[in-house]
Amino acid sequence: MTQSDNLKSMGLKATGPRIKILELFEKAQENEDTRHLTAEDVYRLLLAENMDVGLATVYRVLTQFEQAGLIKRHFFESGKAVFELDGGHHHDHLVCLQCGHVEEFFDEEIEKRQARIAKQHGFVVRDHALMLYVDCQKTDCPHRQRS
Amino acid sequence: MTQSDNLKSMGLKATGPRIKILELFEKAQENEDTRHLTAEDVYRLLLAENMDVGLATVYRVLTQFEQAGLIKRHFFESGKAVFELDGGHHHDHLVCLQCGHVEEFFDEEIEKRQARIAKQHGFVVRDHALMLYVDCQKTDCPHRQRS
DNA sequence: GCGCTAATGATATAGTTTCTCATTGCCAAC
DNA sequence: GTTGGCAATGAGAAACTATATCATTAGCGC
Ligand SMILES: [Mn+2]
Ligand SMILES: [Mn+2]
Ligand SMILES: [Zn+2]
Ligand SMILES: [Zn+2]
Repeated sequence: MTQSDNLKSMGLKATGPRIKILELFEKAQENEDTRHLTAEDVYRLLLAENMDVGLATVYRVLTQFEQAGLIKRHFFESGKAVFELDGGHHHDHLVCLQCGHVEEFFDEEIEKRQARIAKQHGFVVRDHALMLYVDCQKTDCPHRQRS
Repeated sequence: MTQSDNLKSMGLKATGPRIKILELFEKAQENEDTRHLTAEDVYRLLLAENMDVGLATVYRVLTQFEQAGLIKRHFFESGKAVFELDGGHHHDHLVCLQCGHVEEFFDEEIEKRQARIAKQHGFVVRDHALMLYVDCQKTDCPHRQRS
């Protein structure tokens, strides 16, 4: 199953930009620190590999991938959307307000309670966003605590 | 305790725009359907009352009020920030993806679990955002379910 | 009231994302 | 393998939210 077939099975033409962007997310997924990419990140990574891709195409492809269920889009407080490969395992995020560092977590009980709350209000949850904003201690974070 | 004194006690000059915007939020708070306002909403409400206020001032005042703890800023998926009076009672939000209708909720257990999760990751929660996105059944919502 | 300084309105600018449109290129049919 | 149709693309303009600049105005302590 090549990347090209992957795209076609989702009803998307296997074009150069799409294949490259999908590969890029597959690679990014391997490292926890690079799983979450902005459109600008993707654009720069493409340019770095001498791909002549327009920024508009990056945005278009990201939206298509999102609609196809290939990636997820998150709105942290940074002002720009971040994307990550949708591995099928839902999770929420811890985000450092200073350096943008992201960690992931999942809590079954919180998920259950969310569904119950929506039900109590007469709704069904279509989507939800839970972000915990923290100050991290990464060595390159300007707000790292002294040890 | 007048609105003017209220502002001065927070170290803010009691200027026309600030008094008017604070009054506006106090009034909006009374109705659950108008508690959450965008900067544009505030701007239009001011113009409707023949106040000659600049949009830049609206943004400046909203940021100052947020820093003073008078109002809270939320980032729903609409693309624009929404503000509400900070009544001191923390709560999270149910948001209709179609019409923007907002309802509020609070769950002590979820709050506790958030703190525990952050602690497990070595952080302290500075802030958090929990939004449940739903399709509401308001009569004026284009996605209302038929009955 | 005076004067100092912060605050304001108008406008320009920034930053992210979407739209427009002429051109390119994927791919199904031959 | 060629071709033709139509979707996809790149470049740039535009939309949209929010912030920065700057000359003018207006609180407020005296
Ligand atoms: Mn993630
Ligand atoms: Mn609220
Ligand atoms: Zn950090
Ligand atoms: Zn609705």
